[in-house]
This record gives sequence, C-alpha cells and structure tokens, in this order.
Amino acid sequence: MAAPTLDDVAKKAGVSTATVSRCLNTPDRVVKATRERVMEAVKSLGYTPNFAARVMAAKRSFTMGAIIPTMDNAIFARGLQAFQEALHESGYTLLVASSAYTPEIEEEQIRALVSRGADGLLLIGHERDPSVYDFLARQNIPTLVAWSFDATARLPSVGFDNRAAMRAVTAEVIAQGHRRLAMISGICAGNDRATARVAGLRDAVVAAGMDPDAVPIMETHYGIETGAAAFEDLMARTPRPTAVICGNDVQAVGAMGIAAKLGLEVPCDVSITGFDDLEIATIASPALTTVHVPHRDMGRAAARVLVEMVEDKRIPASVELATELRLRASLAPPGG
Amino acid sequence: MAAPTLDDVAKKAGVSTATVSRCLNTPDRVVKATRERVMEAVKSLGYTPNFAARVMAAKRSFTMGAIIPTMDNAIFARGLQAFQEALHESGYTLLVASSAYTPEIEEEQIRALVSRGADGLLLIGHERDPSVYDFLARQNIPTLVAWSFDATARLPSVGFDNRAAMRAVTAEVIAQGHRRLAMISGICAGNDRATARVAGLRDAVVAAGMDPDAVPIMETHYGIETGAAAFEDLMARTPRPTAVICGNDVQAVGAMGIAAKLGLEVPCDVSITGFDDLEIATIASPALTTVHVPHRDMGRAAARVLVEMVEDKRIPASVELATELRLRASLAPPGG
DNA sequence: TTGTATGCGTTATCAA
DNA sequence: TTGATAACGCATACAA
Repeated sequence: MAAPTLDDVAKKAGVSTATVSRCLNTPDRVVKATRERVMEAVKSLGYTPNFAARVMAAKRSFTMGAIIPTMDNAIFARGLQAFQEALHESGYTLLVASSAYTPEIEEEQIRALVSRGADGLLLIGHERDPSVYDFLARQNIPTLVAWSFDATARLPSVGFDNRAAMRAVTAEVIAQGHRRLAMISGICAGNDRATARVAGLRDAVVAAGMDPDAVPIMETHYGIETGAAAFEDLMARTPRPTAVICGNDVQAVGAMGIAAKLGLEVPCDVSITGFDDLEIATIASPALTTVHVPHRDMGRAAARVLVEMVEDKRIPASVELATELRLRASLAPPGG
Repeated sequence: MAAPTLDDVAKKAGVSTATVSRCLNTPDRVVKATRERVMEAVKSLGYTPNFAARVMAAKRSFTMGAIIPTMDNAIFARGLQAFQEALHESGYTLLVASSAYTPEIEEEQIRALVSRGADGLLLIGHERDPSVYDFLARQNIPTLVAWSFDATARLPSVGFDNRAAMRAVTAEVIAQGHRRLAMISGICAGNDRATARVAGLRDAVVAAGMDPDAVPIMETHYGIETGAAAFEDLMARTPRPTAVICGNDVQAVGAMGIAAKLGLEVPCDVSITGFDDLEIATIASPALTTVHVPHRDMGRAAARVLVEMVEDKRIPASVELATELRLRASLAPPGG
C-alpha cells in the first residue's frame, strides 16, 4: 500500500540497497546483468526515489529556486521559461514561487525554498532588506539576481540597464517633437527596475532642457486594468499629454485599450510606448513602440551563471545584456 | 559556516532537540520560560528547519503540487493564484510545474512532485495515460482534476462543462444570423477541454440544422501569434467566414489584432468570440464576446476539496461550476 | 563488482 | 514539562 522503497527493490532483485542506489545514480559501476535485474524490479514496483531522503543523504537537491514578483502576467514568463529549459539541460529542476511584489512574502518564499534544499536561488532585482542577504550568506546558498544589472550590488546579477533603456525611449519620444509627456510607472518602492525606469525618463527630460517635475507620473501595479485606469486619469488633465510613456507593455496595452473607448486615436491623438516587447506588443493595434528585452538570453545566461556558482562555488562576474528600442506605429510626432 | 541545525539550537538554549522541535511545532506544550530561551537561540542563529528531514520524520510535507499545461499565458494564472491563496490559508505551500502540453513531461513532473513529498496533487483535465492513474494510486497520493468537470472520470474534479459552454456561444452566434462559421481551437490531442469545446460547437451547428463538416476548424497551440496566423488563414478562404469562434481568449485576441492589419473591421466584417473571459477580453477593442469562467471560485473550491482529500483521506464528490456567456461588441449580426 | 554500516536532521514514542 | 532514542529512506566510505 505504501510507496515502495529502495529496500523493497533490493529484496525483489536479490541485491543490497547500495547496489540499487548505484544502479540509479552511477549505472556504469554495476555489471549489466545485475543492473537489468534491478531495473526490472524498479519498474515492476513502480519505484520512485524519495526525494527528501536523497537530499538528506547526498546534501544536494539538484533543485534551483526562483522567486518572481508575479505570475499574473507575462512579464517574467518568457525569461523564466528559458531559465527553466537551460537548467533542465544541466540536470536541475526549477521551483518557482511568487512574492506578489511584497518583501515579507519574498522573505518567506526564500526561506521556504532554502529549507526545501534549493542548491541555488534566483531573485528579481537588487532592492531588499540587508538581513535577507545576511540570511543567504549564513545559509551559504548561491544566489543570483536577474532583470537588473548592477555590478556594484551585493549579489552578482544578469540583467540590463533599465535606466538607460528608458532614457533612450524618452529621448526618442522627445526627438519626435513631444513636449507634454506623462508616465505610467510600476510601484517604485522596493522595485529597482521601476525606479530606474522613472530615473531614465527624468534623465532624458532634463537632457532636453525640459522640467522633469512637469511630467506627471502615475504609479500603479503592473496590470492591464490598472494601466487603463491610470491612462484615463492622465487624459483628463489639462493640458492633455501628447505622449504617455509606460514602464511596461502590460500597462501600455491597457492604455491603448481604454484610449479607443475614450475616442482617442493612437498615435494621432496620443502616442503610447511600452517596455519589454512582450508578444502582445507586436499584435496590438497599432503595434506598440517598446524596449526589446532579450528575455530568453537573460534566462539562459542566468541558468549558466547560477549553475556555475553552485558547482564551482565561486562568485562570478555580473552579465549585462543589451536592450533595443523597437519603433512601431504607436509612437508618432504629435498630431499624427 | 554550514546552516544551523536543531542540535545547534538545542545546545545554545541548553535543552534537548525534542524540546526545540516542540517549541517550533506545538509551542503550548512547552513552558513559557523555556520557549523564550529556545526562540531566542533560534533567532540568533538564524535557524531554518531542514525541510527534507522534517518530511522524512513527519511523513507530511504540507505541500501541494499543481501541474498546469503552460505558464506562458494567462489562461491558468488567475485560477492558480486563487488556489494558492486558499491553500496558504489552510497552511499549505503550493509547488507549480508546467508540462508544456506534453504527456511525457507531465508524467515526469508528477513523479518530481510526488518524490518531493507533495501531500496532494492538482492536474488539469482528465485525459492521460491510465498508467499515470495507476502510479498515483500506488503512491496513494490524493489527486484532483480541475478546469474540466466529469463525474464519471477516474479522479474527482472541480470544473465546468466546456462542451455546454461552447454550445451556448455557438448557438448565440447562429442566433444572430451567422451561417458561415469557422473555429480556431487548441490542439485537441490529450486536451479534453479543447476536444469538448469543438464538440460543443458541432452540437450547436447540428442543432441548427447546419452541416458541421462545413465549418473549418484550425487547431493551433494557444497563443496570440498562433491565433493570428490561424485567423489569417481562415480569412483567405472562399467563402470567407462571417464569424470566427475561438477556443480561447488568447487566440481571439491574436485574431482581433491581425484583423485590423488585414483591413477587416470587427464586428462589421467578421465577428470574433473567445473563451475564458481573461482580463484582456474586456480591454480589447472592440471588447470580446466570450465565456466567463469563474476561475477564482474554481481555484478556491479546488483547494478546499484537495485539502479535504488529504486530511480526511476520502474521495469527495466532484464540483461543477457554472459558466456564463458574456456578450460584448466583438459579436454582431453579419454585416454589422 | 557488491555488500555493510553509518549518518543526514527531524519527528514521535516512551520514560522520567 | 522535558529528555533519550528509535525510526524515516537514501548515499557513500569502507570492506570484502
């Protein structure tokens, strides 16, 4: 009735548990005849190794943990998928948890993954309480940060320069003649990507000799509906912005959706830009001008670096990836 | 250097490991003075229980596993989020894995979660190899199916009637005067939801006295781009369909996006319907007619039932939830 | 090549 | 209320 154990298999095959264990982990150290007999028993009993016992005995779990802010939208999906695929190729399983953009929950999830024996951890962004880093150091668990590059931060990272990327978008918007800008940003508290993107916008505005404090910034959670609500609010202001720069494609798509309902045409009446270049950006009407982030490359690079950290026990250099401005129809000079 | 253990805490607090364990698990069975001393030691050492050891000793993990076909889009996100929240309230942690709609990967993930000590499992849909059910039975692990209701299936389920729901959408489309229908469906092989939705469409077509074989059906993976491609293909046919019924909102949104690029207006030139009522359905322009699925209710109900299965060790009745047709602007009589 | 024996960190049983 | 100790299932050092 209970699940079969190594011992059951050993008895059935007429060998010791050590031999069964070897058959499963280092098959070439067992002669073929024995191995076949053991495998036969394994199959007929439907034996599955008990992971907890294996972790305890081997002190390795071949499991990596990742904690992302949300699973609710596509922001992290593509990169995480690539991360997972690359880990799988290296023989690791990925466990994913989400923090709901909440520091307390993130800490709880970190503990949960560590106590589950994760060999390494992937976190998003650098901004968190120092005690978290102390905990990670004490547990001696390799941890990598993604989605945000910062060579000076406490943990190594694989990411891109959010600030420079948003600076480039904004500069382009200004270059096309827009002077009344507005921004829809993610919640900046505890989110270094959102913070950096706001800073990037201000950089560009200042560089153009404009007043950064004259640019209204709506902070909302990443979401289609919240993006739509923020956009509606901005459109009700006087003077009305001619370009709305969004910190994320999800918000931008929400903005585009509500624009149609408000009787505003994009880009004639108002230009909209996004960030991330999610699948939805190319399919939206009009197609969304945005920042292309090499999510898949980032995910694969993160896997490579994290495995290296775990297996070689050394701290690697951070990796910076380039982003790229994708000019599409949602951005045009003011008035069309 | 290594992570602190129960023993370290016990030594530091000057008690036995048993007492420390009790402080953590059944605090009221320890006098306050002792408990405070122990907790003090726990905190100062930054102790985190070793999950593997705990699972081995207690034969319970307070962990549930869920395997969903994909994390790549929002289809399962909302329901899973609610599932997770409800489990959390009951003291369980959720581990999520994705199968990429591939039976082999699903089996692998099931084994991974079982061997990790999951107390219970949530799977999507009923269609899979019988050997999987044998394995689950032998491991004696409570398993629940969601997203698909079928009281006659081998496993209990919490879901809805995909076939009846799609029958209702199609009947409405026909009632509005459409005669040249087409469908964009998910891949039916191994997917009982997609299969049932196609069957529902045929039901309605037959009931209207029309020829079901005259309705072109494009099977594609759920995705914005694939939905767009399928739609483009359908629009190139003669005679051109006046209504395209999609098995999913994601495909429908892809179809709507490409429609604009093809110079087709929705719903004047072609009506489009979806399924799921994701956030994107209301924000799309025009808003998408679709089937509202009570994802959050389903997730919460699934959590309740699964916890019950694990804790009471009995097989519960399946739960059927009602879906609801949401008529919006993307569907109108042919010609506008 | 195979078997024996020990330890991994925790919970639970039984005594004290 | 607390402590000693036996599992739990597996990997591995060491012996044969």
